[in-house]
Amino acid sequence: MISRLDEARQAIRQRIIEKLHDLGWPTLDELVQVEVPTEKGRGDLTTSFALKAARRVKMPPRELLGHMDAIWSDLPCVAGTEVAGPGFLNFTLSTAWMAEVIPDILRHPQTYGNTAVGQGKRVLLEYVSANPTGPMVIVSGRAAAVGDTLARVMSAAGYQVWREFYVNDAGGQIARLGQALALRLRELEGEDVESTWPENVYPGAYVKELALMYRAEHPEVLAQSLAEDEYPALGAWAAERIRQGHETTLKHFRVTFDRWFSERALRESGAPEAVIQRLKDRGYLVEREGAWWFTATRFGDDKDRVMVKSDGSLTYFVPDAAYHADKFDRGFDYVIDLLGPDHHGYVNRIRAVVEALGYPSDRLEVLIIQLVRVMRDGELVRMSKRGGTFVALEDLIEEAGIDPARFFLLERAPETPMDFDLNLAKLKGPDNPVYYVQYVGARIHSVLRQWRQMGAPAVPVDVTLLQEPEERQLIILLARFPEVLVRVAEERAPQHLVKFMTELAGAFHAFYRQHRILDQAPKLRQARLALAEAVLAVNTRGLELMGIEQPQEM
RNA sequence: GCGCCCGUAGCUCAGUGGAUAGAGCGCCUGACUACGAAUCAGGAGGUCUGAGGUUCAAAUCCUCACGGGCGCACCA
Repeated sequence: MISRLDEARQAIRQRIIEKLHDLGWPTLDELVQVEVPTEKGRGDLTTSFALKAARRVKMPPRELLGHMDAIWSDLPCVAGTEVAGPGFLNFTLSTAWMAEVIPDILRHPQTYGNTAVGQGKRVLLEYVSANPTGPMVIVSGRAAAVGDTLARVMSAAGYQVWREFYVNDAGGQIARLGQALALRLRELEGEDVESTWPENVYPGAYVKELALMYRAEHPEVLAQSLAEDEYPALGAWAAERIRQGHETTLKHFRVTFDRWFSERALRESGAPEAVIQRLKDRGYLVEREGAWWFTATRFGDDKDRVMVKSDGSLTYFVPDAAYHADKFDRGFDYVIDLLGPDHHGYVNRIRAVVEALGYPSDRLEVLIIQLVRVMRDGELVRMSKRGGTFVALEDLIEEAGIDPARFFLLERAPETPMDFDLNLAKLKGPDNPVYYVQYVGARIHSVLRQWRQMGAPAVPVDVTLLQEPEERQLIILLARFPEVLVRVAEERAPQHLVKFMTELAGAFHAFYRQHRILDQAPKLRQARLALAEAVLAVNTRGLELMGIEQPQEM
């Protein structure tokens, strides 16, 4: 049982199944699904089991439904039924019965919506994992918002969530970062480096800032004497500074991690070599053209992958494999990777190596976070890391604000490319959907303030007085909240929460425009106050799960 | 060329094999002597890219075509 709505659903389903058994059809149970209809005006719950079962029972759907007529009379949650269309059965739930959700919420406002569907399963969520070679771009922000909200919602759904950021602080790119730093240090000593800037070395302006920091820290180092073999160490120094910047930016964005997993530490532990040995032992590593290849094609990948290059060094893929081995060795039930759009060729490879190492690859889930294009004044804002001109996550947060940025980045299905409309996000006005949702809380807080000033005595709450259509709509939505969270958690789909919050806000604004709360007879006033407080609780909780603030005044 | 993702209203996008395909923005018409108008009520706007197929039922599943994005190194 995950909610009051679910209780009604289960009761109805059980009743239908019992009746089918009575009629002599004991094998149709799985066809009986009671669902929330996709559109309004089709009842509060609906089932199409008669359509699904028609063929097997050799009876037209509506005739089958005729047998279901009298079986609802003693179910307190059902107020009415209706047969519609070719054979749908729609249920109207008892408003008074559903309204009990209000005291349920008010008893535990901070935890309403929590469920145990995750059964305490341990989940490792890896997200962002931006390279520490430059500022984070927007797609990292999307991964941050999605990963963080998934972590929050999955925790609410009863999973034990561990959040991790994998830091690629080793390898060739770090050496190149070190080279860039060395060049900028030489520039500080008066050398012209621009005209001879090498290919593949980050020219970004942020390296100049790093050079200034480095010189302040190490005034004794003479840049001209820096040799090539010192680039990795320089790069590591720079990478750690950049990583700290990422951490600061993400924290500001309300995104935190339980662990920053260092690739360098992983390499130093010898884990990559251990993976090589394990694959050799299992016979999945073959020597060809002087290199060692992982036979990924045996596990469904397009081609085999080099792991040990002919010069004896390891490809980047080996530490990644070792990292995943480490994840599985830590005993997680689910290993979820949120990867950037440039990684989809990589998914089969990592899945292959996980399987080759003998881990249950069905516990590995890879979610590709798709590209974000930023639009300003209807024009595409170009991002180019190479040229050093791009929209950094920091700039986006600065320009749009944390709340709108998170809201917009969560609004779309993560695996589809999206456009981020900067103009809309920046709007401080009525057209901005973030404020639409936040305004709900501000209005209710305002009513509650005035209620306290009235000093009117509280009377016992009787939620059965809430019979207006707008009140009913709110009650049904409040009852749906726990299931929304379950769906977000299980489908790894935060956009459903955003949609729900927008719907709840719409229902509240409609109610608020139509009906008054405070100038009512004491009993109705008390009931509406309870309703408003319940809406506030769910609104606040939902926003919190999205990492968005609920201002008391706007 | 191969692989992955996508194609739904003017724009940006939801959509769980079900009923008359939804929302926001934009456009049009109305509503404060009012607990907050950052709001509400209503309207116009669709061959769900196309063609086949599976199904009682397809935007949804399958095949093909077309269009778009991204990826396809002994780089990371």
